[in-house]
Amino acid sequence: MCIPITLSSAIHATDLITLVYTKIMASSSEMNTGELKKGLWSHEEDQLLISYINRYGIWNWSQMPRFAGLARSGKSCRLRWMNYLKPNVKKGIFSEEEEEIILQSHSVLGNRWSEIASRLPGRTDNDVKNHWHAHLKKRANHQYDMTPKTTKQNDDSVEMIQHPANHVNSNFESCLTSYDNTFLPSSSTTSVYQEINFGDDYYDTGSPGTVDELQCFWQQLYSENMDSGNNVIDQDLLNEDCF
DNA sequence: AAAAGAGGCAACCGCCCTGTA
DNA sequence: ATACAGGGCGGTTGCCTCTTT
Repeated sequence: MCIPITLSSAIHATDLITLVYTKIMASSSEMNTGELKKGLWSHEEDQLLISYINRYGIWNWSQMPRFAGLARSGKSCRLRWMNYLKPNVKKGIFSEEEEEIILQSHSVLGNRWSEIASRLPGRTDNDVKNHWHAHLKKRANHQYDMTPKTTKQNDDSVEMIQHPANHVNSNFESCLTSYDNTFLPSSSTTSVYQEINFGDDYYDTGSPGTVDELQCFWQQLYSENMDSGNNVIDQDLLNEDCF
């Protein structure tokens, strides 16, 4: 979302909040006309989404972007959150054990990536899918029968591959305490994580139903950034005439 | 040093499923 | 029973980076 804002050198915080809020609300009509941004997410967009979910939780993906000041589709926000921004999303190199789980699971489940990913703590279906196409597909040709079992398997056959997976999962769990810090996203969003204390529950904590609540959201977001010395709101966001 | 090709990854698209009115 | 909206999933695309020539 690009919202032209002209800054004077002596703008007050309260004026800035009001200005940002006004711009956001004014831009909502633009969002409603379908002019949604696509492509890579900026640091600012990430921060807006994280801050909003941290405050209000996930209540409605299709409505959230408008309240959060994002010119993105709900699906885009959901994808970004699920695959990248959500805490405990594991980035980095796949271990041998993880690759083994993927290979074994795929030999039974086929391309059911979400099901395969559920056996790998912290990994997303998108990650698993990408890793499969990039690294494991060729290996699987040699190692396993490549006839995909795309239809639903009976519980017994699924259970057979759950044993090795669960065994490895238990090993993962023993490492999770350090994993939380070790596998933070490698991009610029890492700093955002370090600044925000997420609660255990991100869901259904309520929507900002009133203008006052939404104004409060922006005010607190502004305050957090100023307190942490981030200054994202008044510099990165507002400079270059782009919010 | 520059161009071309390959690989990896983030994100979009469209379909499907589920819940609700 | 039906229509609709929201969310989930898998396939695919396109961009960026790295490697090779």
